[in-house]
Amino acid sequence: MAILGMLKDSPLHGYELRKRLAEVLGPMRPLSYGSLYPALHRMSARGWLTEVELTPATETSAPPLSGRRARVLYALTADGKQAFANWVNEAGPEAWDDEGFAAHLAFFSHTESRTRLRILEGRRSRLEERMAHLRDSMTKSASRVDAYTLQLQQHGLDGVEREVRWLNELIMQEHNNSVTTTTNSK
Amino acid sequence: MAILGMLKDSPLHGYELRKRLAEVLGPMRPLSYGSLYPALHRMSARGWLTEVELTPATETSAPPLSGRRARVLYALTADGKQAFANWVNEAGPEAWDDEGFAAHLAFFSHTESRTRLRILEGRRSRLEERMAHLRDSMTKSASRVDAYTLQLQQHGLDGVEREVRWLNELIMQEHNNSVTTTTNSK
DNA sequence: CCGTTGTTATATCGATCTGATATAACTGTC
DNA sequence: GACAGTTATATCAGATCGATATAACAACGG
Repeated sequence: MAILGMLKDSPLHGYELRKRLAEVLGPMRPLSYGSLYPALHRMSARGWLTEVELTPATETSAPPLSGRRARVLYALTADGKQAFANWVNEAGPEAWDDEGFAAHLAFFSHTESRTRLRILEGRRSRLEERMAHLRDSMTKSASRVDAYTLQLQQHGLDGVEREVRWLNELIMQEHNNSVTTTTNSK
Repeated sequence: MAILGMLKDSPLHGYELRKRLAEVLGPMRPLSYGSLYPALHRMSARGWLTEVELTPATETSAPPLSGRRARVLYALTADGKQAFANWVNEAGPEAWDDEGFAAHLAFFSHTESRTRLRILEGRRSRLEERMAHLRDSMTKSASRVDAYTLQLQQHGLDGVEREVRWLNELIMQEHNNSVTTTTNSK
């Protein structure tokens, strides 16, 4: 879905697409080529993308023009745009977990404010469950575990707490946005 | 390798092993059963583990005794112990990345102090590379990116910085340990 | 007593992902 | 003009995930 989002504004070829995806998805590790290219072909087969092969000869365009071989440009079809739009706004429970949340957040500007809030709050409650679970398993394993493991566990827990604080900030910002929007639209 | 480490002290069955592994590996997500059981069988085939099937009738032992079916106890062989000992102290570059580092840290008490320092410092320099790369890609993508994406990128970077600070603490602790040890052994 | 739900426990499968490797064309450097 | 580096796509074996199946027992209410 993030691939579709990247292609929304302008067609790209796989190599460039991967670089931008890695930039945008921040903490996540970039997806491998062995994953990217099959995914592109799958989505072409489903009719979400078109593939246009460009030989160096036929190229007249602007994009990076140094040291390269034949490329394949991928562009969104109408169906592809629809699939992306659905994903962006339907935002089920997959949007609460690590990958799904990062992907949704990266395309938040294409989303309505109430959807944004739903995702942020869902993510937060998911993390609160995780915190409870971590604390529980820390007390349970406390007797069995050495100082190093304890520090690893504590570091993990601190990380989750930190993300919750960050989410709280984002949620506050989002509330301010919708308030001013509502006020303005009066 | 973490599986071998969990079995070092006492034999376990798969289900219990997974729970303890999840406790000990803190931030990492627990490995799935579809991954765990094949891995156990693979290691048995390699001669690192022995499998002993226990039917409810033959059981007289201490472990959890309520509501359960036949289990398979896995125990380390001499080869398995050797494989674990090698992994623990050889600690190549796999020990600098996310999974490898967490796994090594979970069994730090089985390691010599100089190996611990090597791993901690290797991890830190790996993260410093990551930080440099993240900052670079943030400045490069700054023009193309909206406020939400920027916050995601910044949050990711903050997380890495936080882990570096944590590593610095661990490294300091480790230095203190080796100093006092050296002093005592005089 | 019986059905339902929950926990303990192992197994397997399809779809997918990773990491490595191969290929290819071009650029810049020594 | 050899060599390393970058841009670009493709493919494969091996491993992983998520879902599903199976099974035995516990605990609870009706």
